Amino acid sequence: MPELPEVETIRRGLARSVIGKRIEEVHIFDPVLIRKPAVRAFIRGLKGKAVTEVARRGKVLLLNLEDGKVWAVHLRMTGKMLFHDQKQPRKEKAIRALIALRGKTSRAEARSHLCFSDTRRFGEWYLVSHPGEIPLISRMGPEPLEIRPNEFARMVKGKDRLIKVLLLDQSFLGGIGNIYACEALFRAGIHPRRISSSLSYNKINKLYDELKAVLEASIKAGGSSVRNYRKSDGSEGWFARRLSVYGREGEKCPRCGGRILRKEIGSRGTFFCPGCQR
DNA sequence: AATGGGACCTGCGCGC
DNA sequence: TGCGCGCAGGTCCCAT
Repeated sequence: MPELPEVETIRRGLARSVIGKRIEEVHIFDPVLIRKPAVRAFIRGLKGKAVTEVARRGKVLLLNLEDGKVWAVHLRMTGKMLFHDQKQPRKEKAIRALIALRGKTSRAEARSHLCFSDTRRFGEWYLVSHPGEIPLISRMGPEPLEIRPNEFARMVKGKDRLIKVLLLDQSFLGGIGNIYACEALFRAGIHPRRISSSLSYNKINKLYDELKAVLEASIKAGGSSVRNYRKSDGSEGWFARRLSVYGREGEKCPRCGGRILRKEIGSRGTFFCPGCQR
Protein backbone atom coordinates (compact mmCIF):
# COMPACT_ATOMS: atom_id res chain seq x y z
CA MET A 1 0.00 0.00 0.00
CA PRO A 2 0.84 3.58 -0.07
CA GLU A 3 3.15 4.57 2.76
CA LEU A 4 3.64 8.02 4.23
CA PRO A 5 5.00 9.71 1.06
CA GLU A 6 2.26 8.23 -1.11
CA VAL A 7 -0.54 9.13 1.30
CA GLU A 8 0.92 12.61 1.71
CA THR A 9 0.96 13.01 -2.09
CA ILE A 10 -2.69 11.98 -2.26
CA ARG A 11 -3.50 14.32 0.60
CA ARG A 12 -1.99 17.25 -1.25
CA GLY A 13 -3.81 16.35 -4.45
CA LEU A 14 -7.16 16.07 -2.69
CA ALA A 15 -6.56 19.29 -0.78
CA ARG A 16 -6.34 21.05 -4.13
CA SER A 17 -9.37 19.36 -5.64
CA VAL A 18 -11.99 18.72 -2.97
CA ILE A 19 -11.67 21.38 -0.28
CA GLY A 20 -14.77 23.54 -0.35
CA LYS A 21 -16.78 21.03 -2.34
CA ARG A 22 -19.99 19.57 -0.98
CA ILE A 23 -20.77 15.86 -0.91
CA GLU A 24 -23.89 15.38 -2.95
CA GLU A 25 -24.17 11.62 -3.36
CA VAL A 26 -22.58 8.65 -1.61
CA HIS A 27 -22.62 5.25 -3.31
CA ILE A 28 -21.21 2.32 -1.37
CA PHE A 29 -20.89 -0.75 -3.59
CA ASP A 30 -18.98 -2.84 -1.07
CA PRO A 31 -20.42 -2.39 2.43
CA VAL A 32 -17.44 -4.13 4.04
CA LEU A 33 -15.51 -0.93 3.28
CA ILE A 34 -17.38 0.97 5.99
CA ARG A 35 -15.94 0.06 9.39
CA LYS A 36 -17.67 2.62 11.56
CA PRO A 37 -20.51 3.51 11.93
CA ALA A 38 -23.12 1.33 10.16
CA VAL A 39 -23.29 1.93 6.40
CA ARG A 40 -26.58 3.83 6.54
CA ALA A 41 -25.34 6.16 9.26
CA PHE A 42 -22.08 6.67 7.40
CA ILE A 43 -23.89 7.74 4.24
CA ARG A 44 -26.21 10.03 6.18
CA GLY A 45 -23.20 11.56 7.91
CA LEU A 46 -21.41 12.45 4.67
CA LYS A 47 -24.32 13.60 2.53
CA GLY A 48 -24.67 17.35 2.20
CA LYS A 49 -21.43 18.15 4.05
CA ALA A 50 -18.64 20.24 2.58
CA VAL A 51 -15.01 19.15 2.93
CA THR A 52 -13.09 21.80 4.85
CA GLU A 53 -9.62 20.28 5.11
CA VAL A 54 -7.61 17.22 4.11
CA ALA A 55 -5.16 15.98 6.73
CA ARG A 56 -3.11 12.84 7.34
CA ARG A 57 -2.03 10.76 10.33
CA GLY A 58 0.56 8.13 9.43
CA LYS A 59 -0.90 6.31 6.44
CA VAL A 60 -4.47 7.42 7.15
CA LEU A 61 -6.15 10.19 5.14
CA LEU A 62 -8.41 12.47 7.15
CA LEU A 63 -11.06 14.50 5.34
CA ASN A 64 -12.53 17.05 7.71
CA LEU A 65 -16.17 17.94 7.17
CA GLU A 66 -17.86 21.24 7.92
CA ASP A 67 -19.71 19.81 10.91
CA GLY A 68 -16.44 18.82 12.57
CA LYS A 69 -16.70 15.13 11.74
CA VAL A 70 -13.80 13.30 10.14
CA TRP A 71 -14.06 10.98 7.17
CA ALA A 72 -11.02 8.74 7.53
CA VAL A 73 -9.65 6.65 4.67
CA HIS A 74 -7.08 3.88 5.02
CA LEU A 75 -5.89 2.66 1.61
CA ARG A 76 -4.08 -0.43 2.92
CA MET A 77 -2.45 -2.30 0.02
CA THR A 78 -4.33 -1.38 -3.15
CA GLY A 79 -6.72 1.44 -2.32
CA LYS A 80 -6.84 4.41 -4.69
CA MET A 81 -8.60 7.71 -4.10
CA LEU A 82 -9.17 9.11 -7.56
CA PHE A 83 -10.54 12.56 -8.25
CA HIS A 84 -12.42 12.93 -11.52
CA ASP A 85 -13.26 16.33 -12.88
CA GLN A 86 -15.30 15.01 -15.78
CA LYS A 87 -19.00 14.34 -15.64
CA GLN A 88 -18.46 10.59 -15.64
CA PRO A 89 -15.68 8.86 -13.72
CA ARG A 90 -13.06 7.22 -15.84
CA LYS A 91 -13.34 3.47 -16.19
CA GLU A 92 -11.78 1.81 -13.16
CA LYS A 93 -11.76 -1.75 -11.92
CA ALA A 94 -12.75 -2.81 -8.42
CA ILE A 95 -14.68 0.34 -7.52
CA ARG A 96 -15.91 0.00 -3.95
CA ALA A 97 -17.43 3.45 -3.55
CA LEU A 98 -18.21 6.61 -5.44
CA ILE A 99 -18.75 10.11 -4.06
CA ALA A 100 -20.35 12.85 -6.13
CA LEU A 101 -19.28 16.38 -5.25
CA ARG A 102 -20.63 19.78 -6.14
CA GLY A 103 -18.46 22.88 -6.34
CA LYS A 104 -19.27 24.99 -3.31
CA THR A 105 -19.07 28.41 -4.91
CA SER A 106 -22.35 29.25 -6.57
CA ARG A 107 -21.52 30.15 -10.18
CA ALA A 108 -19.76 27.12 -11.58
CA GLU A 109 -21.50 24.49 -9.45
CA ALA A 110 -19.41 21.96 -11.28
CA ARG A 111 -19.95 18.31 -10.47
CA SER A 112 -17.00 16.06 -9.81
CA HIS A 113 -16.38 12.63 -8.29
CA LEU A 114 -14.17 10.79 -5.88
CA CYS A 115 -13.78 7.19 -6.92
CA PHE A 116 -12.44 4.59 -4.48
CA SER A 117 -10.94 1.60 -6.23
CA ASP A 118 -9.37 -1.21 -4.22
CA THR A 119 -8.49 -4.55 -5.81
CA ARG A 120 -7.73 -6.49 -2.66
CA ARG A 121 -10.50 -4.91 -0.62
CA PHE A 122 -8.39 -4.31 2.48
CA GLY A 123 -9.09 -0.55 2.50
CA GLU A 124 -11.24 0.95 5.27
CA TRP A 125 -13.45 4.02 5.66
CA TYR A 126 -14.61 5.55 8.93
CA LEU A 127 -16.73 8.48 9.99
CA VAL A 128 -15.74 9.65 13.44
CA SER A 129 -15.84 12.71 15.66
CA HIS A 130 -12.13 12.44 16.35
CA PRO A 131 -9.31 10.46 14.66
CA GLY A 132 -8.49 8.86 18.02
CA GLU A 133 -11.63 6.75 17.68
CA ILE A 134 -9.81 4.72 15.05
CA PRO A 135 -7.85 2.01 16.93
CA LEU A 136 -4.76 2.20 14.69
CA ILE A 137 -4.51 5.96 15.20
CA SER A 138 -5.20 5.83 18.93
CA ARG A 139 -2.10 3.65 19.37
CA MET A 140 0.03 5.31 16.69
CA GLY A 141 3.51 6.60 17.45
CA PRO A 142 4.81 10.01 16.33
CA GLU A 143 5.19 11.19 12.76
CA PRO A 144 8.75 10.49 11.59
CA LEU A 145 9.01 13.90 9.95
CA GLU A 146 8.06 15.69 13.15
CA ILE A 147 10.10 13.87 15.74
CA ARG A 148 13.49 15.21 16.90
CA PRO A 149 16.72 13.21 16.61
CA ASN A 150 17.35 12.82 20.32
CA GLU A 151 13.80 11.61 20.86
CA PHE A 152 14.21 9.09 18.03
CA ALA A 153 17.43 7.79 19.57
CA ARG A 154 15.79 7.41 22.96
CA MET A 155 12.93 5.43 21.42
CA VAL A 156 15.21 3.14 19.41
CA LYS A 157 17.46 2.46 22.38
CA GLY A 158 14.46 1.64 24.53
CA LYS A 159 13.44 -1.39 22.45
CA ASP A 160 15.09 -4.77 21.91
CA ARG A 161 13.67 -5.53 18.53
CA LEU A 162 14.84 -6.18 15.01
CA ILE A 163 15.29 -2.67 13.66
CA LYS A 164 13.42 -3.44 10.44
CA VAL A 165 10.41 -4.75 12.34
CA LEU A 166 10.51 -1.81 14.74
CA LEU A 167 10.40 0.73 11.91
CA LEU A 168 7.33 -1.00 10.50
CA ASP A 169 5.50 -0.93 13.83
CA GLN A 170 2.92 1.86 13.57
CA SER A 171 2.74 2.18 17.35
CA PHE A 172 6.45 3.06 17.24
CA LEU A 173 6.37 5.55 14.35
CA GLY A 174 3.40 6.29 12.12
CA GLY A 175 3.66 6.05 8.36
CA ILE A 176 6.70 3.90 7.57
CA GLY A 177 6.08 0.81 5.47
CA ASN A 178 8.11 -1.89 3.84
CA ILE A 179 9.65 0.19 1.04
CA TYR A 180 10.95 3.04 3.18
CA ALA A 181 12.06 0.81 6.04
CA CYS A 182 14.26 -1.08 3.56
CA GLU A 183 15.50 2.08 1.88
CA ALA A 184 16.29 3.97 5.08
CA LEU A 185 18.25 1.02 6.48
CA PHE A 186 20.19 0.71 3.25
CA ARG A 187 21.07 4.40 3.19
CA ALA A 188 22.15 4.24 6.83
CA GLY A 189 24.21 1.08 6.28
CA ILE A 190 22.32 -0.88 8.93
CA HIS A 191 21.50 -4.57 8.59
CA PRO A 192 17.71 -5.07 8.93
CA ARG A 193 18.24 -7.78 11.57
CA ARG A 194 20.22 -5.57 13.94
CA ILE A 195 18.66 -5.29 17.38
CA SER A 196 17.55 -1.70 17.90
CA SER A 197 19.05 -1.23 21.37
CA SER A 198 22.46 -2.43 20.14
CA LEU A 199 22.84 0.35 17.57
CA SER A 200 25.35 3.10 18.32
CA TYR A 201 24.12 6.66 18.71
CA ASN A 202 26.04 7.45 15.54
CA LYS A 203 24.14 4.82 13.60
CA ILE A 204 20.79 5.86 15.07
CA ASN A 205 21.41 9.49 14.14
CA LYS A 206 22.37 8.39 10.65
CA LEU A 207 19.19 6.34 10.42
CA TYR A 208 17.14 9.31 11.53
CA ASP A 209 18.69 11.54 8.88
CA GLU A 210 18.30 8.99 6.10
CA LEU A 211 14.75 8.10 7.05
CA LYS A 212 13.77 11.72 6.90
CA ALA A 213 15.70 12.29 3.69
CA VAL A 214 14.17 9.36 1.84
CA LEU A 215 10.63 10.25 2.94
CA GLU A 216 11.07 13.87 1.90
CA ALA A 217 12.67 12.98 -1.42
CA SER A 218 9.84 10.59 -2.19
CA ILE A 219 7.19 13.17 -1.35
CA LYS A 220 8.90 15.56 -3.77
CA ALA A 221 8.70 12.89 -6.47
CA GLY A 222 5.05 12.10 -5.74
CA GLY A 223 5.74 8.71 -4.11
CA SER A 224 6.73 5.28 -5.45
CA SER A 225 4.45 3.62 -8.00
CA VAL A 226 5.89 0.14 -7.73
CA ARG A 227 2.64 -1.54 -8.62
CA ASN A 228 -0.83 -0.26 -7.70
CA TYR A 229 -0.26 3.13 -6.19
CA ARG A 230 -1.54 6.13 -8.11
CA LYS A 231 -1.88 9.78 -7.20
CA SER A 232 -5.38 11.22 -6.85
CA ASP A 233 -5.27 12.34 -10.49
CA GLY A 234 -4.50 8.77 -11.59
CA SER A 235 -0.87 9.43 -12.53
CA GLU A 236 2.19 7.61 -11.18
CA GLY A 237 4.73 8.84 -8.66
CA TRP A 238 8.33 8.87 -9.88
CA PHE A 239 10.24 7.62 -6.86
CA ALA A 240 10.24 3.88 -7.69
CA ARG A 241 13.15 4.40 -10.08
CA ARG A 242 15.18 5.96 -7.28
CA LEU A 243 14.75 3.05 -4.88
CA SER A 244 18.15 1.55 -4.13
CA VAL A 245 17.21 -1.91 -2.83
CA TYR A 246 13.44 -2.40 -2.62
CA GLY A 247 12.35 -4.84 -5.33
CA ARG A 248 15.92 -5.17 -6.60
CA GLU A 249 16.92 -8.67 -5.52
CA GLY A 250 19.95 -9.84 -7.47
CA GLU A 251 20.82 -6.39 -8.77
CA LYS A 252 24.11 -4.69 -8.01
CA CYS A 253 24.37 -2.64 -4.84
CA PRO A 254 24.81 1.00 -5.91
CA ARG A 255 27.24 1.56 -3.05
CA CYS A 256 29.56 -1.45 -2.91
CA GLY A 257 28.71 -3.39 -6.06
CA GLY A 258 27.67 -6.52 -4.13
CA ARG A 259 24.42 -8.39 -4.75
CA ILE A 260 21.18 -7.26 -3.21
CA LEU A 261 19.44 -9.98 -1.23
CA ARG A 262 15.81 -10.60 -0.42
CA LYS A 263 15.08 -12.32 2.89
CA GLU A 264 11.94 -12.77 4.92
CA ILE A 265 12.22 -10.64 8.05
CA GLY A 266 9.21 -10.10 10.27
CA SER A 267 7.06 -11.96 7.73
CA ARG A 268 7.83 -9.34 5.05
CA GLY A 269 10.11 -9.47 2.05
CA THR A 270 13.18 -7.46 3.01
CA PHE A 271 15.75 -6.15 0.55
CA PHE A 272 19.26 -5.25 1.62
CA CYS A 273 22.93 -5.42 0.74
CA PRO A 274 24.82 -7.79 3.06
CA GLY A 275 28.07 -6.15 1.95
CA CYS A 276 27.44 -2.68 3.28
CA GLN A 277 24.61 -3.09 5.76
CA ARG A 278 26.06 -4.21 9.09
C1' DA B 1 8.17 -8.09 25.58
C1' DA B 2 9.04 -9.82 21.13
C1' DT B 3 8.52 -12.91 17.27
C1' DG B 4 6.29 -15.97 13.95
C1' DG B 5 2.51 -17.58 11.43
C1' DG B 6 -2.02 -17.23 9.62
C1' DA B 7 -6.00 -14.51 8.11
C1' DC B 8 -8.14 -11.08 5.35
C1' DC B 9 -8.54 -10.56 -0.53
C1' DT B 10 -7.37 -10.38 -5.61
C1' DG B 11 -4.41 -10.31 -9.54
C1' DC B 12 0.02 -10.50 -11.87
C1' DG B 13 4.24 -12.55 -13.47
C1' DC B 14 7.03 -16.45 -13.78
C1' DG B 15 8.50 -21.27 -14.76
C1' DC B 16 7.13 -25.41 -16.84
C1' DT C 1 -1.87 -21.08 -24.18
C1' DG C 2 -2.77 -22.94 -19.54
C1' DC C 3 -1.82 -24.05 -14.66
C1' DG C 4 0.15 -23.65 -10.29
C1' DC C 5 2.93 -21.11 -7.24
C1' DG C 6 4.95 -17.13 -5.15
C1' DC C 7 4.44 -12.60 -4.37
C1' DA C 8 2.36 -7.89 -3.16
C1' DG C 9 3.44 -0.10 -0.40
C1' DG C 10 -0.91 -3.36 5.67
C1' DT C 11 -2.73 -4.63 9.93
C1' DC C 12 -4.91 -7.73 13.31
C1' DC C 13 -5.07 -11.86 16.15
C1' DC C 14 -3.28 -15.84 18.35
C1' DA C 15 0.36 -18.92 20.04
C1' DT C 16 4.82 -19.41 21.98
